[in-house]
Amino acid sequence: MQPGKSREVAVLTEESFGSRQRVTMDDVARRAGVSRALVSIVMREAPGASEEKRRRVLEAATELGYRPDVRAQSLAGQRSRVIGVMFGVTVGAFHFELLDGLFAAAESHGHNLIISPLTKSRDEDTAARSLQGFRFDALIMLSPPTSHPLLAGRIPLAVVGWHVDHPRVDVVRTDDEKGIHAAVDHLVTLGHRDIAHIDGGDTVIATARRDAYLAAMERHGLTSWARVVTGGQSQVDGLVGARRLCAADRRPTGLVAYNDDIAVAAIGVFAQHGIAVPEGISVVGYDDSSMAQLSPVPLTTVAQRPDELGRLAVERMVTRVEQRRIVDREIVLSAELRVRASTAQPTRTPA
Amino acid sequence: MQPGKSREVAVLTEESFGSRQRVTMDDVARRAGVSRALVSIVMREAPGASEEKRRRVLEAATELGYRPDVRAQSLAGQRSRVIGVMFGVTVGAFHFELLDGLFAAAESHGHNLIISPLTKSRDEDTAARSLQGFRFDALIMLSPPTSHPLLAGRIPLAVVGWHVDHPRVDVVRTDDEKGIHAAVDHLVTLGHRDIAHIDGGDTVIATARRDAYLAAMERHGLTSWARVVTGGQSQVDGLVGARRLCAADRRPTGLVAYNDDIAVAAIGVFAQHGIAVPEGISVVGYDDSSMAQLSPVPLTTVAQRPDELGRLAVERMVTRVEQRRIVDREIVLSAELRVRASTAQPTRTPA
DNA sequence: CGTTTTAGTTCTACGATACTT
DNA sequence: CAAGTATCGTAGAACTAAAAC
Repeated sequence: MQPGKSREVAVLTEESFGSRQRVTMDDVARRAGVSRALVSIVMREAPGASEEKRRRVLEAATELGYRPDVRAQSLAGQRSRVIGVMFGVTVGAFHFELLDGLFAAAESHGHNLIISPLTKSRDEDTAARSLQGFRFDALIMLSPPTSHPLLAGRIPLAVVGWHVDHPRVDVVRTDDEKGIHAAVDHLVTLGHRDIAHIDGGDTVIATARRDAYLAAMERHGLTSWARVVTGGQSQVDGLVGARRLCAADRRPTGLVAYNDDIAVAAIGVFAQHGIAVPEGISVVGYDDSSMAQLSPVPLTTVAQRPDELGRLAVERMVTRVEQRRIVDREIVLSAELRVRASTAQPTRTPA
Repeated sequence: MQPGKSREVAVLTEESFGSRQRVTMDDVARRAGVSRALVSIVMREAPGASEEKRRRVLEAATELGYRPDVRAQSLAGQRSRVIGVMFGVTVGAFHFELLDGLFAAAESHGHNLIISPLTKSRDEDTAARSLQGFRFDALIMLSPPTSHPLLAGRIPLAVVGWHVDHPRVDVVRTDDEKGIHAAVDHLVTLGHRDIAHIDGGDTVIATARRDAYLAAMERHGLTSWARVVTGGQSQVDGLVGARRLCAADRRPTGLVAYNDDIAVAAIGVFAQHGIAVPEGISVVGYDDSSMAQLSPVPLTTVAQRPDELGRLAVERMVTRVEQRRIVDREIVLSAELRVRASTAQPTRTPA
């Protein structure tokens, strides 16, 4: 090699955006007065470097503004250190917090996340193919919930937020059943019997929550009161659903919504029909997203922990890639009911 | 080289997810009976290959399920072919469609997008540092709108959706001024005078739209009727803003909202106050997102073209990276008013 | 016949990891 | 620990061989 020459070229062609660009391990090694290999060891936090040299290397790296080249790392290592992330249109505050958790965890494990969005014009297959260019060694799917992910069994794969029945798919999710049960229990304890549910449509998650609602009602012997109205993911769906509830001859005294967006929209519709919340009707949301706290009537809701979900998903995948044992394929986080102002005792007695 | 050995190792360690994994240029070259370099030439669509060999190479590539390794491409090339994308919490249907456009364009230009989200715990600096590992050669920022992007002038940079006053920042945006003017003009033409605006808060985009609203009102000699209510990005902000409007002694007959989310939320609030749309009040949204068409009252709104915005942003950056000339630093797409059912002639005469 | 064009190959560089000595 | 070297999978420059004019 001719380091001198390579330096020259770099200086001439690079515009750079730190102090200098194109700082390589060589530069750091030379500056710290050690070998390249030792720099590698230090940067990877691998064992085999004395405290003093470690310090000197890190110092040199900082001074030069050195950041390891992830492309080279990825190419040279046995693992690519790349985790693909597919995520779809179901974008809300909740999914965004999930992304945040994923990135934080990935970075702390020295892995890189490559996002591959799923849109109308970009299906699972296209998204997978594009990720393949990075030779990713694991995949995390956020949405939309599919019961049979395309790459299931072909590569370490984790889905976040719903249940998948595949022996080689890892699952990290919130206990939606307990979450919905807690919501129903809360309303029943307050004295409600006529409790309706605006669902989330036909997705796997929506189905799970709907089933949980029906089961909870049955457990309380309220099957005859159970009522499901078709909703969806977003506020507009909530508007439609709530409107249908208002039009019914029997108006419920309690509502469990698929998510916070639906709940907030429903509150608006109720108000427009002269029904106050929680006096006229109690409403429970789901997710404890930013929506819940910003809602005009602070929302009683079921909290998920997006940061935890993200962290666990990444850690699972890292574990899989490193071929270490995983005890349980499915991690289920508990859901926690957060009681705020949108629920109260019923004032009317249902017919 | 010992290709035989390298094959063996690959077969043993790879789980693979197509038919085979770890297919390299070597494999394709061997199969097509040509040199590796020729495969490179064909894959890059570079000149210097006969039609026949080109066909044979592509055939071999298809049969083997070969995809070039973007890490190696990135590392070996003079350019990294990586474009960083920062995007923040302002996530709505609109921004998602933007992402779609960006990916489509990037892929068709043989570039790779690396997403670096901006969240509470992840600022511009952190996001930039993480991208730096990829040696990205251009950056596209979607949000949140900043007037002084951190990396301005240090690397080819494009912002999408708002104006930035920096000689080395490319801008691709919709003509918000004309868009808002069209909205106001539309209402004025219908006979409205008392037209209010629920704004988007303090972001650069929100300020631009607010100013445009005020200017439009002035142009029609309606300055005394102008009224701005503080809103924000999401539906909850719309709820608050609309409520404030209803509480005012003088109720407007027309409303121009910062975006579709605000508009839809406002319609809900109006209904709850017994005000029908468009009979009691006309409402215009912004973005023509999926929200606009799903709204219970189909929304009159100003359409942006997210796919175009995305495509142009990518193409600018590719052009910059290739050091080719760019004529105008700022591209402004026209905004188009889509008239639907949420606007009509005023039925009341304002006091 | 000499010179450019086109097609194809050979070889090194890219920036790290990982192994050997 | 240090030093050296092979390797990862590609780009791309330098080079060769043959055809084209």
